[in-house]
Amino acid sequence: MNALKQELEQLLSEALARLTGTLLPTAVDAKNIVIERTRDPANGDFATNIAMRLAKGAGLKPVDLAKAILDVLPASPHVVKCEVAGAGFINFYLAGDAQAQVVRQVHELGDAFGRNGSGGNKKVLVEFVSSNPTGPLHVGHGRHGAFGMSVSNLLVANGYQVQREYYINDAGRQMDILAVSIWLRYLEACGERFAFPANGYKGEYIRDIAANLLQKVDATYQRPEGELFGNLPADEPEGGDKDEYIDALVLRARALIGDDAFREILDLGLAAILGDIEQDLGEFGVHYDRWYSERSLAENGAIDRALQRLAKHDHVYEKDGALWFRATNFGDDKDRVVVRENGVKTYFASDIAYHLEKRERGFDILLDILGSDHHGYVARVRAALEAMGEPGESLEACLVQFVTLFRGGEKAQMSTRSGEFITLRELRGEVGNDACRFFYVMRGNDQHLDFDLELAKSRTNDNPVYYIQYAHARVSSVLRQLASKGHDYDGTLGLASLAQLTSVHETAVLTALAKYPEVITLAGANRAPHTLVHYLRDLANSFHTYYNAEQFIVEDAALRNARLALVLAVQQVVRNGLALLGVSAPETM
RNA sequence: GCGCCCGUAGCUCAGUCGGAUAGAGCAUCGGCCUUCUAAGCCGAGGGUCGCAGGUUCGAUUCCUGCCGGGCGCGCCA
Repeated sequence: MNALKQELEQLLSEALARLTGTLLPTAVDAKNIVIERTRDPANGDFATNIAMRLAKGAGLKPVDLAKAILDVLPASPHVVKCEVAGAGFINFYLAGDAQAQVVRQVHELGDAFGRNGSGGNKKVLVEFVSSNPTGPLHVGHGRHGAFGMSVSNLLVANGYQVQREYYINDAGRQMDILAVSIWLRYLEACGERFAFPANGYKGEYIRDIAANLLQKVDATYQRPEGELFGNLPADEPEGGDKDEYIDALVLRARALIGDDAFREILDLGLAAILGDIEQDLGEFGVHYDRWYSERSLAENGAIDRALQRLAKHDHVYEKDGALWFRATNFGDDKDRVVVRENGVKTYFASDIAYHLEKRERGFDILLDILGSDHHGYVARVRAALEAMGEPGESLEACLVQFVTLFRGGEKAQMSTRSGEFITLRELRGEVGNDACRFFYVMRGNDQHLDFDLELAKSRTNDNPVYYIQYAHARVSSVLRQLASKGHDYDGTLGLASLAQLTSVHETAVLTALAKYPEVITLAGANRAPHTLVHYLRDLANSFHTYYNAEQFIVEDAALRNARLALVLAVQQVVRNGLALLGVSAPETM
């Protein structure tokens, strides 16, 4: 919170207290006492609409009430003028040197400027990406990674205790299909020839894993294709059902090579793909505190415990041989199966157990970053939490909309090289990590994202990443020039001379700097990194404008150092903001 | 059919608790480099905030109903 804003709210509430019992019938609720920044500097620096809010209850015209409030408003050295304007606004004009104090604050706090305790030290578990480990990450996952990481950083900056987690879907049918896909490619590498199943994983990376398997076990797991395909249902190209076919193939594979060998292949594939995902995200600056295995939930009995907890309160029932959770009692559309007729627990059962386990670890907020196509999950997981006696509000979801890649004006979802979906790695290679991280969080998460590859790559003035980074580099450049002109930056003199920063451009920069802590609070509270992106653009704009309008390195030592103190503060704030977004702040460009 | 999200300038999008003349970028047009990086700055044009009601001092913002777009509604994950 801005200190000046706080002071104004204090002054205002004192004035209102003085009127209580005379003009105002009752004491004014503190939450109605709001000071806002003005949009137009012509209306002062801050304003309040309090008179308009209270006029009706007081039986007065807003303008008259505003005047009455002004009459009893305590004086402050930081306020040079207050006036009634418009329909009854009260506008405050700040003293210049009061505004300049933000520069001192930035220099004192450095990297910590903007950090605050608004999160109240609450424990948050941010779960994001959690892509099925059946293949490399594509561009949609990249948005989740960038968004989840930036939100986590913002929460930390706002005084939350944050843990980041990747939930590994390493159990269930998809894993079996992965294993069988690898095995089939391995058989091909052994020289067998057959049609690859329609529902198998067909990516090139499966062949790479199969090649590793071959190198490791030689032909140990080779079986003739006659044994393999005899007596199976038809695959889709032959008019059959691809799901039935692949499930039968999984059973056949297990029968032929044994469960242990099948598991070995599965684990080999899982490790390879997960390793690739971890490396990819790591290079992208996306790091986790924990990689949480779905399989471990079954193995350590967490799923059974969760189901028992539901059963204990009579929130499950049997129907058609399956076990159902009575989700409709907790606001969901329909009841949900947790144990199938065949005795296998559903993915949803794991999900319940996982979220319960998060609560048991003491997290106040379970923040799930989900694809917008998963929005249906929120209600049912929340229902399950409530059924288990946990607060439903503890589960919070950010739904991230899809990414569409464009190259110029054309959609470009497919890689021209591989013919498959463009991977995150390809995208990073083409446009660079900085532009990727920036573009991914440039829009609100509930907005579809059009990602223009040409724009992200362009090194011209229409690329917003460079625009902000350039502001940072320019300050470094000014310091280099300063040295080459035989000057040193004198911080003590600069901070003592801040009162000289009175031009319109300097005032605009000061105002922008003062907003930063408010932006961090807001962006954190709303889980909205794009708010910070827009702010940094504005800050950079005010700086570039100032740069073009005035010379910083002037003869007058006091003025020179005051200006340098100001632009160094800009550099610090740009660096702080970009760090939260995971974007580098270069010294030169 | 039901549920969630979106609809704001030619395009892509901001817009906080309802507030003053609705803002950026791109694109278009016109200016600014012998002075700290022109990856920059300044200016101009461009709007029925999807439509229609309601709530009130005041609605892009809140409520209702439509229209248009995306997604989801499985004993898949």
